[in-house]
Amino acid sequence: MDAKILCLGALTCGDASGYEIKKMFEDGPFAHFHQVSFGSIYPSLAKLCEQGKVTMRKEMQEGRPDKKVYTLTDKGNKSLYQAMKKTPAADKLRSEVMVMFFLHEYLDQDHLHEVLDQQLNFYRSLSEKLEALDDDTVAPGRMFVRGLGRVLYRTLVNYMEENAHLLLTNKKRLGQ
Amino acid sequence: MDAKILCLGALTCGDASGYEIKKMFEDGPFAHFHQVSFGSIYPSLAKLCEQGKVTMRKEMQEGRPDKKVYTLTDKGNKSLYQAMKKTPAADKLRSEVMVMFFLHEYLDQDHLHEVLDQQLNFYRSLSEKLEALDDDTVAPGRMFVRGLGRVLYRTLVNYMEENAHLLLTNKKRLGQ
DNA sequence: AATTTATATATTGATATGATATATAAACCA
DNA sequence: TGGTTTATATATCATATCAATATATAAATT
Repeated sequence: MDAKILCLGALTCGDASGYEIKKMFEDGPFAHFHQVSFGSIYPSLAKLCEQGKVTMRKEMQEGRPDKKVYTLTDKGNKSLYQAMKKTPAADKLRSEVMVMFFLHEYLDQDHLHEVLDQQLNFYRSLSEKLEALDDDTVAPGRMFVRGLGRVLYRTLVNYMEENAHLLLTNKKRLGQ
Repeated sequence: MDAKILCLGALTCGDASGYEIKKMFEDGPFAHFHQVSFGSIYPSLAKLCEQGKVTMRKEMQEGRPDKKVYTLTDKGNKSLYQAMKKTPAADKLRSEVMVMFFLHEYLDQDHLHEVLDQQLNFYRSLSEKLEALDDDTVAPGRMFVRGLGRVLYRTLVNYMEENAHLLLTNKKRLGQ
């Protein structure tokens, strides 16, 4: 699943610029389970335009560069249907934090403490953010993914609170 | 955290060849939270050798190519300590399956069913595999990561069993 | 007054991946 | 018996991706 398909997928949520697509993968509906960088998005949108899978219109703005707003076409829609017929690739996680926990003997206690603390706070804030979202008028697919995020981050927070002691030799309590 | 650090980290588990390091990230102790490809491993090991952070010895084998077994040196060890002082990058997940669930209106029911089924079976088998591991004589860092994997996959299985209906319009039961 | 954050597009260098090539043995299946 | 797949093992390459940077401006914060 290359960046072009991800862009088409993002555009099913409505017209958007490259910048806005990036945000969808950072804060928005696609956050936490996939990401794309500008270096992939902008060339993808140009290619999709060429292929007639999206159309582009310029929106003038004062001060800022013109916004290029992209819209999914019928052809793009069909292309997305085709892409969804494939077998998805296996999930790929790259967690440096977990590598660090695994190798925790190589970290000094202060730094380990810091890393644990930051990670726990990160999970907590995401958990709260997801918990706070309004679930009315959310399509079932989005609800499914959102619900999964919720239980996952809740589980992560609980596990870390209960098991951080496994990594710590001095039993200082984790901050909150 | 580049591939060189990952190789050094893997070698803390004992001497290994490039092939064996790959396996550690597929089936072994690093599985599920990070991965590296051969295209990263082999050049990394060559570079680490050059830098004196690992040493290499050839083990002759009948039929197969000679095995190049790498060993962590003091310098490599120190380099790993240094690398662990950094702030870890944020976790990066790339889940095509979740993108598909999010866009489930773009999948036909049969295929969606298939994808759900496969994913659930995948989580179940990983869950069972992790559950079956022997926890005696496992270092605490590894135990922490392993335990996390266990609760995560268990949560994933439960959530999917209970919420798959959100994605399905016809209420066929998921196979087992 | 100075810095940071946000909006917006685009490119580039470094890195990483996925696929493939090469070589052989063992295991499996028909 | 023959054919395929799986496992062992190293290595490379085209493509894909990322992180960082450049450019430009306004609003918000300190």
